[in-house]
Amino acid sequence: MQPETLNFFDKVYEVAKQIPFGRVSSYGAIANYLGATRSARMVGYAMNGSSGKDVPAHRVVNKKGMLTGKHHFDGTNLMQQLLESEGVEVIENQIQNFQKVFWDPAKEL
DNA sequence: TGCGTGACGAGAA
DNA sequence: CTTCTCGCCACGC
Repeated sequence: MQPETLNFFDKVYEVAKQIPFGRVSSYGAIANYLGATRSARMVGYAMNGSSGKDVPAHRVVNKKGMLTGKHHFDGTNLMQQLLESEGVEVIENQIQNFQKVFWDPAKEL
């Protein structure tokens, strides 16, 4: 009954929620900010539970800027649609100008 | 109860 | 240079 483990997840959600509009972040960047540089996988896993929360998981992609997690969304291109809707150019699951829209919590936050 | 998996990332061969 | 393995730890079966 002590969801301390959720603490990590909660932090991930908290950071993800702070991602500005039209910007994206990476799992590793968030993990690094949380001090879990090698637990980037856990960040992605946390996104699994982001369903039903205010966490814009569609703004979180891997370090390469690829929409690797789009398969976990409702539709097939929902994630890409959301990003493009925010002004983020996405082609073939690859974010264009990724470095430009990349938001690093360790630097910006 | 125990083992394998997985929205990643970085180092090693 | 390319390709692969390891680490991290919660969740599913």
